[in-house]
Amino acid sequence: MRDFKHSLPMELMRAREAAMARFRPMLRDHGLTEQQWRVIRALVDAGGAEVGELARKSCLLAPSLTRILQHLEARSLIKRAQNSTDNRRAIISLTARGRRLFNKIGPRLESLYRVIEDEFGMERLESLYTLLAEFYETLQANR
Amino acid sequence: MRDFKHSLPMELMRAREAAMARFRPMLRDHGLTEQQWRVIRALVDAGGAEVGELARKSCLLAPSLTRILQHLEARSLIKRAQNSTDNRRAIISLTARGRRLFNKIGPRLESLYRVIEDEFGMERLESLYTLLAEFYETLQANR
DNA sequence: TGCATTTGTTTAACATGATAAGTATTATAG
DNA sequence: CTATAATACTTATCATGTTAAACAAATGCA
Repeated sequence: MRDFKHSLPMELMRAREAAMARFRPMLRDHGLTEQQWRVIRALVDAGGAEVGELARKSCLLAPSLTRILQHLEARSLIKRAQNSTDNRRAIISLTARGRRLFNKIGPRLESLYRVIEDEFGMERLESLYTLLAEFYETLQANR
Repeated sequence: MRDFKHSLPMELMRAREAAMARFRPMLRDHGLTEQQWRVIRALVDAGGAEVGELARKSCLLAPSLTRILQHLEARSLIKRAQNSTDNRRAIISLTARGRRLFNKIGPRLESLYRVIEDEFGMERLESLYTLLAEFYETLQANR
């Protein structure tokens, strides 16, 4: 049988964890989990989105996102608006406070990211991105 | 700012999730989570290990592993033995039942894995492994 | 129009992730 | 020896992951 260490999901997880270990402390200093940050970042990117759309953009399952939105709303970082044509859909967007938090944290995380780029090298990083995207597409295509 | 979609931790997670989606249903059919499977697999690989060693091999945090071992022990898939020279250390190993379960599931997961190899191609898969290992080493080295 | 079906989101239940704190045992300095 | 620190694990707490089920609003169709 294939060596236990040679397990792709494990290797993907280890690589991800090594990267997140660089980012998590700063997020934690601001009282955010990495998932909460993904939601905030997706909202900046989209500028207001429905819950389902937000779930796809931030790679979160709907039940997780529901809880996260409750937390973020309790902290006044996001707000909800109703879609007048479809009362099932809520439109989520950042509050001014949410945007301020993003503007404070975003640049710091970017600089941590650039450190990784320097350490690993842009070329190899781009190769990794490409392979990961291809891998994802391949597995999605054949479902 | 860098495009939101171009986030390495996200891409690593998406790739991993695409792969796990192939494996999880079968594990679930046997009442195992992916983490429980990782523990079983690490135990087959090591043939008995201390909790800390097991945590490293299966990429689990100690508190998670503690709970997982409680579950696996309740199902009689693992057993504990005492290290006579150090009573803090418990030696974990599979029961006969645990080994039978592994022998039943392991080959099926292997064949699912070979499907992925065929779809994505061995060469690209090896490139991906190499890049992931290098990425991990780079980030660990500069902590 | 009336009703089964589909869609968007939330709840529920159980398992794990992440951090901090606790417990017992062993190692170590004085 | 003995108080202290270090080690190996476990508990505790809160947040998320995963699946199934509930729920309300919208849609499709007889």
